[in-house]
Amino acid sequence: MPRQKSPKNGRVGSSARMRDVAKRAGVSAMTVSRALKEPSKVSPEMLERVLNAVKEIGYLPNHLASSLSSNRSTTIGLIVPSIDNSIYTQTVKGLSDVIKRSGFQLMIAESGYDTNEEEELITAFLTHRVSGLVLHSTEHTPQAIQKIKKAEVPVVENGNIPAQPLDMVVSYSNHDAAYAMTMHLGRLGYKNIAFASLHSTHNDRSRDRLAGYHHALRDLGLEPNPKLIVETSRGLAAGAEAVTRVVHSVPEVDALFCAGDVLAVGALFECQRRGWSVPDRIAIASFDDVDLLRHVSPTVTTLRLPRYDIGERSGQMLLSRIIDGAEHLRGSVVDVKFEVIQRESA
Amino acid sequence: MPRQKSPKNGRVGSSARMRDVAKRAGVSAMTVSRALKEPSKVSPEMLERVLNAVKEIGYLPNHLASSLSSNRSTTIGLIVPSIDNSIYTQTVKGLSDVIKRSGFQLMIAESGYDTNEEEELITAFLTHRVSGLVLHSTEHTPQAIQKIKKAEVPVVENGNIPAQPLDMVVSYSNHDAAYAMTMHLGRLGYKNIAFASLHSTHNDRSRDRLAGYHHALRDLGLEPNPKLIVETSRGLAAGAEAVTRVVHSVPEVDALFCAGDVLAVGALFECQRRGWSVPDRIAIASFDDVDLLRHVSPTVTTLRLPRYDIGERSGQMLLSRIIDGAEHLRGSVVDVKFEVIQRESA
DNA sequence: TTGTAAGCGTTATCAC
DNA sequence: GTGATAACGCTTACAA
Repeated sequence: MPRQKSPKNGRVGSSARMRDVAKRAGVSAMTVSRALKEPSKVSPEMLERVLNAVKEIGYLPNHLASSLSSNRSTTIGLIVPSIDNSIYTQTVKGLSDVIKRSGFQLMIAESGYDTNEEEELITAFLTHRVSGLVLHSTEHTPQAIQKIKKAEVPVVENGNIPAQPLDMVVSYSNHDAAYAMTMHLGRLGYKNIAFASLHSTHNDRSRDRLAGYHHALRDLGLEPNPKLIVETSRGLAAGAEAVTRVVHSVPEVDALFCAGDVLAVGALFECQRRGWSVPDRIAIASFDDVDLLRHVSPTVTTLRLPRYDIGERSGQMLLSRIIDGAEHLRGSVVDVKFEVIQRESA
Repeated sequence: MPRQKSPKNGRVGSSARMRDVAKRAGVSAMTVSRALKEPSKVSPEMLERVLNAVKEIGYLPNHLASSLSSNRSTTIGLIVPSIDNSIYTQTVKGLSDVIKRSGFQLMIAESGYDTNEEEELITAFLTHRVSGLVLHSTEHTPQAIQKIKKAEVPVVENGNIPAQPLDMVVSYSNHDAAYAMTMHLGRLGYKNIAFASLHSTHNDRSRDRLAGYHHALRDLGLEPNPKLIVETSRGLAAGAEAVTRVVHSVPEVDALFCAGDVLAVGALFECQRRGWSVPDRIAIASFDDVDLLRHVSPTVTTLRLPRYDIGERSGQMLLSRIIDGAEHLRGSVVDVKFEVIQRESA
């Protein structure tokens, strides 16, 4: 006779089970289950008896058992490259707001911009039987792709518009955004437009931004100059350094497009230290509409990307697939809009 | 005869089970379980056969079933007041880094600074049978406290040092931090020290900061002046507004301690717009060492709080309790150190 | 509308 | 060292 002999002893947390509620209410466990999940399928007096028993006992349903039995879970896995990057938090919040309304829980992990790490996390999430995945990255190991296909879990990618989507996509196009800003600078008359990006992230998002920049230069009839492209690390200091380096190698530079993080603010501060007028000596443009850019002087021209909306929309599409079985959404790509916000710096 | 008649049909994701692996390897399911969880308890040749079968089939263990059966889970629930607040992301990362090493997953939710919302989230996490909880808030509804006690789940609170801890605590003291900074300003000779805080968060953290400020004024022999206390909303604009308001009501103000978010930077910008010299006309101090404060001019004096360490330490203590059953940690309070970082603004 | 029994995929227990 | 079996707490399927 395996397991505990005495069913009341040794139970962790002394948590009551459905059958305890059932006994207390003088009904079957099945009626308790129905009362809690489909109250309409139970007579009013039954419902009340059950709910009273639940309260008296302090019963908390066991989601593990419920998910196992029903073969459906209420958790969604989210993998971001970095947890402590303000860029992602808006998207996380959008996603969180949507799924919590449907009683879903978010599992979050960070991949550190590493596809192998991402694969491990995907595997871990699948063993937890998440009912959906949200991936910021659009590059994955073959094994990761295979596992996702096999698990038949709906997925949303939302950091870029990939050439070969895994499933659903909700994102802006990094290429198009960088293209738009570069064109903006070109139309303003800038001729030597530098481009700063983060060397820490050699992924398709960075590459697409660079491609968009080059594409715009071509359309503007400007000659690309490798010396105008600088790769830096993250943060304000890196932005300052980008200015220093590009001005050193190409003194005639007249605009700097910072395609990452808070680089633009760092660049602006450096110009201020040098006593340079922005945009007269050099124009500055940024890639994300963080609050700070509106409050520095001069205010900084940037791209507004609907990061919250991306999270919200991702959640909605995922839930439609999971709850409503909206198979028509399979493979759909939502290319969200973005705006160039012109301010004083360019 | 309930359930599916044909066990192979209708299975979501066509996911293989342990018994499929067992059949393939020509062993029992129990041996597969042992091979995966306690490889040392299985003969080498068995182990290899099992691992091969796992690979061939592409088997992914089912954590729901495992947790249900073993009555232990590998998820930890984290509740922060706000997901899109950079203050918390460092702590989240510290926690995430630690628990991922032990194969635990993080469930994250946001309470919106609302204890009732927090109670709902705690309940949800408990139904998911998380094996530990990390709460930023130190104020909870009586029901939330009762549920946690009943569930016997280890908890770490880490936003403040509460008078009555729920269980473990890893935090700095908001009172002591605000006291230290106010004393710092007082020792520098400032006599009319204003205090700005966020009106959106009427919680013990805000109250303790204010108490620390008052305590320091008393020790400095300075007369408290209600007009020197301003409550504002969040963000740079709010910081600017704080300056405007306090200067209007108390023109002789000579220092402003911004005890929240990026208020100090907003305040600094406002001073710059007014052409005021900081700290000569007015000194400015902040509450958190965000990167920006080191890069503005003048650089801003602030408090360095070990936010990453708090997350890391919280995770370690939680895991010790969960994995090693370290009961001696129950109720332990870790009052982490902080520093006043003196810079140019005060 | 309510109840009964089997089963979800794993692990604890005991027997070999 | 390995296997058979019951059990984890719940829901599906069907019967009453």
